[in-house]
Amino acid sequence: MKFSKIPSATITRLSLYSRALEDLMHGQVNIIASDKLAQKCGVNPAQVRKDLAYFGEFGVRGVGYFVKELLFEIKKILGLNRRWRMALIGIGNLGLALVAHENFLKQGYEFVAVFDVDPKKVGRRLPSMQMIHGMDELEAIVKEKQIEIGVIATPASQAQATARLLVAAGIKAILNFAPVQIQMPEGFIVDNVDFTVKLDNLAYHLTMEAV
Amino acid sequence: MKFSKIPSATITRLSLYSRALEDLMHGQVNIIASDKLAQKCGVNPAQVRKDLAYFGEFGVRGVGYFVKELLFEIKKILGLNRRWRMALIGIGNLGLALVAHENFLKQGYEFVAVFDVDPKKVGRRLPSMQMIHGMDELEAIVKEKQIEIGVIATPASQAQATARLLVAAGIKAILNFAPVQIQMPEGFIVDNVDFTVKLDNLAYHLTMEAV
DNA sequence: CCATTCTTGTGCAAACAATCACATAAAATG
DNA sequence: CATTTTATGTGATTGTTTGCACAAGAATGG
Ligand SMILES: NC(=O)c1ccc[n+]([C@@H]2O[C@H](COP(=O)([O-])OP(=O)(O)OC[C@H]3O[C@@H](n4cnc5c(N)ncnc54)[C@H](O)[C@@H]3O)[C@@H](O)[C@H]2O)c1
Ligand SMILES: NC(=O)c1ccc[n+]([C@@H]2O[C@H](COP(=O)([O-])OP(=O)(O)OC[C@H]3O[C@@H](n4cnc5c(N)ncnc54)[C@H](O)[C@@H]3O)[C@@H](O)[C@H]2O)c1
Repeated sequence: MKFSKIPSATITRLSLYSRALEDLMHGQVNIIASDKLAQKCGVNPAQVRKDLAYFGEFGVRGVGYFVKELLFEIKKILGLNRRWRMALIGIGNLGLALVAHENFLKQGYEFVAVFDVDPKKVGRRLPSMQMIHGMDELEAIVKEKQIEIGVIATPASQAQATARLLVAAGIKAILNFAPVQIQMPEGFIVDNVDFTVKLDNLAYHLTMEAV
Repeated sequence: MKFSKIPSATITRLSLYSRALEDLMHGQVNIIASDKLAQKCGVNPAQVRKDLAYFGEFGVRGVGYFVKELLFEIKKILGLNRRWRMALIGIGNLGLALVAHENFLKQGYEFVAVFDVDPKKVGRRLPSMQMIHGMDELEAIVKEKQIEIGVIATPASQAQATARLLVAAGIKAILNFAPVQIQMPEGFIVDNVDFTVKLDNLAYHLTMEAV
């Protein structure tokens, strides 16, 4: 491991590599060259090699990378060799889709608790039999279940307040689906999944092309 | 307008600015300085000014930017001064959340047709009364309704094949929710909304911190 | 109407990221 | 066992993005 700073884009790509390798392993492929892996992920082959080189020498010259071994290493780097416990805040349309999505669990991400403010929802159970908790239980449950990641799926207007509650409850990282930029204190991580920004990007490119 | 190349990160930020300005307009704010706008969006003030400068001089020195006017300009740049017609492919958990989401329409994005392969779904109507079409109708409906954007919410294994059908049907841009990298012919645009990559990013940072 | 204050627009340097090109090492070949 | 082939790892290079620092323009106030 080299102790230079790792480009953030590298981390994003490692995630893509891991996914591609998972796919290759399913397809009984044992060895892959940087060319092929790069093509599968839509990046430059040298990029693949350089990204990996930040963390060690995983390949064999003249041969390529052993799929299983490389996947193991990347998962270790990303911290995917363990289970991550998450809380979902706001069980509306999107929240329901998220907790129903079984791929997260396969990847090691588990929604261990679900919260909402709507009195019509609190106290009921999801189809999965999971209980919907009120926000007053947040801190206790986060502590009890050692939850580290909070997922915000509340309306945008409530997202910042929700983030504060999550921080107060002892959560370290937030994945935010609400279309607002959330301000966090030093040392906490937020990442946004932003549908509209992506659509705007498409709209811009379509508009440009037409000119 | 300067005919230098526009950084793609600039386009992403324009989307954030537009959202922040919308919010400010709601709050009856008429004028905003780059400092404040930057803070709201979590970027550097000089960045805001430079991003805008690619497209023109929208501010008044010593004063700031007129919120309404700047919002209008940014929307024009991004192509948000019109309606965009979209097709949704794959009406599962996520697809249902997407079509139910009324914010898209407010922003000018409309799902004008919904498709699936499941014979139990095709021919039925959504709660919104929208018909679920079979994939055999794709091309005809894309043409008839002049759909330009395709949204893929099928399982990952079906995403590439679906993308090909969309291209064949005459669609120009795709927003892909499936966790795979989609290969597209020259001149077509794909963008991915990638939940897992974001989670992996959080996992990595949490893992690093702990070291 | 000059001085002061404020905030934009931008040239330039620094930081960051992607790509090329080749030395290096392992395997295959004859 | 020398030679060729293959594909990694990485220094050098090129390209892109960000951020500083300040000149320039607009309003304000005495
Ligand atoms: N549904 C989509 O496809 C979609 C797409 C893009 C963005 N989003 C964003 O995701 C978020 C959720 O979307 P949705 O469609 O599920 O909305 P929704 O209205 O269906 O669900 C929101 C849920 O949050 C709960 N809630 C409200 N305030 C809360 C609070 N302070 N604390 C806890 N829970 C609270 C509500 O009771 C409700 O159950 C929104 O910010 C939306 O803009 C959704
Ligand atoms: N649900 C989530 O929160 C979530 C989160 C992250 C990623 N995703 C991704 O989004 C996609 C959809 O997820 P989901 O949870 O809605 O899955 P889902 O299984 O609930 O729905 C998929 C739908 O696609 C339809 N479909 C299958 N093959 C098709 C084809 N060839 N053409 C058209 N339709 C087809 C199915 O009939 C089904 O209705 C998946 O790729 C998933 O990995 C979902």
